[in-house]
Amino acid sequence: MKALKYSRQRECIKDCLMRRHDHPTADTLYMSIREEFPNISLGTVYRNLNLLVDLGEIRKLSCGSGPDRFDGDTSPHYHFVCRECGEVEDLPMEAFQDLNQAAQRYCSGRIDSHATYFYGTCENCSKKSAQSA
Amino acid sequence: MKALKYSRQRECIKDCLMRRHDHPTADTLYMSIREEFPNISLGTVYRNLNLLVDLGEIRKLSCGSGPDRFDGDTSPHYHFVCRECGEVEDLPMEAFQDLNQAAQRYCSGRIDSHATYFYGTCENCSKKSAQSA
DNA sequence: GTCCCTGCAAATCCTTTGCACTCCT
DNA sequence: AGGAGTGCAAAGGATTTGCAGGGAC
Repeated sequence: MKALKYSRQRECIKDCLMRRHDHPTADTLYMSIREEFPNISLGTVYRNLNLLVDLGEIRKLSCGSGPDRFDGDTSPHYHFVCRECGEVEDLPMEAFQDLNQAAQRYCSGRIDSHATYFYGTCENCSKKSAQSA
Repeated sequence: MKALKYSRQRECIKDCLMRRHDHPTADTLYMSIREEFPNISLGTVYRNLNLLVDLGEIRKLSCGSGPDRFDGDTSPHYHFVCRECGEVEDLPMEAFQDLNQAAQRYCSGRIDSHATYFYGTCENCSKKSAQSA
């Protein structure tokens, strides 16, 4: 494995992500980081996001359609995903601690984590479809 | 909405998927279907898979890395995803029926489904890394 | 000085789409 | 006949990668 060196860009990417409570895509984050680093490249954003995911400092959410999203909150929690607009929200709901445990026995204890996504239509989108109907 | 017409290709795609108990990607399925329809195109495979998903006859699994996978089993069940090779297996474990219910109250009953993925290293991959170590 | 990290651009991978033609009803 | 489905190839979107130069240690 290689030595990790400090980089202002990585620091900024992490800070930005921690500060937000939405679940931005790499591109959204890129836009926002360009305010501080106008020359940063999307490739650098991806590289650092993947690095931070590997270090366990952030989480990547692959919730179906659209690009992956990133989450600065690594504590166990659930997400609600809107089928229409793709937005992702945290559910303020206790995660089932038992679930990993319960699943372990079905695959010889090889599980290290799990992710649960709830799907539906968000408030905004259900308003919109009510209007157009 | 448009009228749905029969197509031999769609029939074959569905049959193929139902017959398998792995969770093939569109491309894997395409390879396998070409034995029966040598001229079928990948676009047709994608079009029909998406159609079948919309009809609720099959499920699409987006489990993180690599291309989406498809599942002919629409009953509620959990999946184990190998971080190294990306393979997906069913967990022969009862799904928590309560989970949707429990989550509903946190987003005004807008949830229509949920998906849970367990992550770890599969048997094959853990053997391999043991060998190379 | 060394090696990691960056910006840039090209490449890659997966998936969707436009079009002319074919097949189902 | 009419419209939905197909094959083909090109387009599209998201992400990764090779490379030459810049920055951390």
